[in-house]
Amino acid sequence: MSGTTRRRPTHRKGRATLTRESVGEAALAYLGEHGAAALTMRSLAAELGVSARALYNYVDDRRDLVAVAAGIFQAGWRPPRLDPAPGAWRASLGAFCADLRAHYRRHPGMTTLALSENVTMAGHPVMLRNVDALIGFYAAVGLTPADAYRACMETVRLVVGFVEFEDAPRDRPPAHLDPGDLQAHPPPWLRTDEDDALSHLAAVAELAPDSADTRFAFAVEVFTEGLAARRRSA
Amino acid sequence: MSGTTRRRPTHRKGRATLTRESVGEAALAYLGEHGAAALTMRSLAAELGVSARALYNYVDDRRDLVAVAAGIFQAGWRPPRLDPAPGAWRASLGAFCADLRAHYRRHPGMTTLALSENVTMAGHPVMLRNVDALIGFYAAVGLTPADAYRACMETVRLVVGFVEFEDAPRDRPPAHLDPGDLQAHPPPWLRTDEDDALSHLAAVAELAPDSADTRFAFAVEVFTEGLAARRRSA
DNA sequence: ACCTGAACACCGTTCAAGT
DNA sequence: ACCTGAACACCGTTCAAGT
Repeated sequence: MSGTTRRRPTHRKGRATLTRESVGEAALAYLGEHGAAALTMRSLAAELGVSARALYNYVDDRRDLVAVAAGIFQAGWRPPRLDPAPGAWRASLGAFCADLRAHYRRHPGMTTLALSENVTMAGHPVMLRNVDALIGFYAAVGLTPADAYRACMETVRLVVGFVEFEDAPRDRPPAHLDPGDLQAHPPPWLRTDEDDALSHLAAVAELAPDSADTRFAFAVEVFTEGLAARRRSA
Repeated sequence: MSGTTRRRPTHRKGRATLTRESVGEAALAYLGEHGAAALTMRSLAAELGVSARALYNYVDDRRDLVAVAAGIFQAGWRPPRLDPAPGAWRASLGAFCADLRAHYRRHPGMTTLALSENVTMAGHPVMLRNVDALIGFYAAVGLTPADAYRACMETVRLVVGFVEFEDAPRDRPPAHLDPGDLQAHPPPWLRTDEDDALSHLAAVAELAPDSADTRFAFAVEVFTEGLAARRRSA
């Protein structure tokens, strides 16, 4: 036996040795590059220059692979600082939400994949720190501890839901959809010819179209003002 | 040729003849019974006593099948009446959201399936009427037309997002998760031992646990008050 | 017109065998 | 310890042939 600790080899057959983390990182990168549907055990193995069976030495199954990728995804977010001062907290919260939205948009399909594979999108220590900071922010703003926790969960849900339902279809347009329809306002599935029966809908069609950013800002502002009202009435 | 119009046969080989609608209804029922993962072309065909190939005479592909099922799902909702009167609109909106939530919970996995298959969850005439009524409600409450439209979209997103992220995992617990963890508060992935560093999170753990209904009510109330504030400031 | 059964090109996962 | 290649039981989808 040598006196020095035996080091795991960092390379094998001219290829970097795999680890649970490196496999997860590769999955996350592959996801961002080729989309969720293209991420299979076989395709990822091929990308890594290895047989599909080899991946099972590092992850339990496909679900576990997605879970590892989701953890790495979350750890990659550094949130902007939150300022609970009376004149600053609204703008601060808005910037926080916008930044979180941008992070999720960088990896379209990550959330859908996690949902369909029943992976809970959380658990990384870095994310715990972010959640803790957000709860603290809400408490400092004037919410009760219980409401601060609820507001924290609702914040994440608002942002993730918006990305999932609004941004994802536009950022990675499905092949079967006319790209023009995605920009249309109102969306094509809301168009109708029975103007008499659906008068409000017809009126909306006359308005100048909203951008996704405008709709996101609306959602965040309404949420923010709702919290402000809740704080006053407490 | 007979003088009477030829009627399509309603049965074939002792089995009801298939139609695009009946196949979609069967898919929706199968989804509610066995979950989204179990719904395959082959399993649905077997349920209908037919070969997998036969389904392709009525739907283009799996995506189309999900789209038909989604349409039938939406058509099956009769929303409660909305009352925009000053003293009634908040409670009215709350009941509307609670009813919509209950409808989505009746078919867990429908939304996730639609998302992963890139199916836009809308388009049925009945749903158009509901959307129109909701926009009219918000306009009557005092929102501008543009805001009424945004609020309508945000309402649906709030409810569907809540069902997707909160209710679905509990209503159809994934096999790999400890059922007890789903009731836990805070959720297991938020638990930590580094109490010193994550003080706010630790404080939350001391609180009485929230029910999903409580969290949903919080989300709807915050949204409602946010809209009320937006109306006043307009 | 509508069906069946076989087939194709894929999956995730496992087994037996290599080094 | 970690890999490969073949195999198994599935998918969605299509083809050729039946009635």
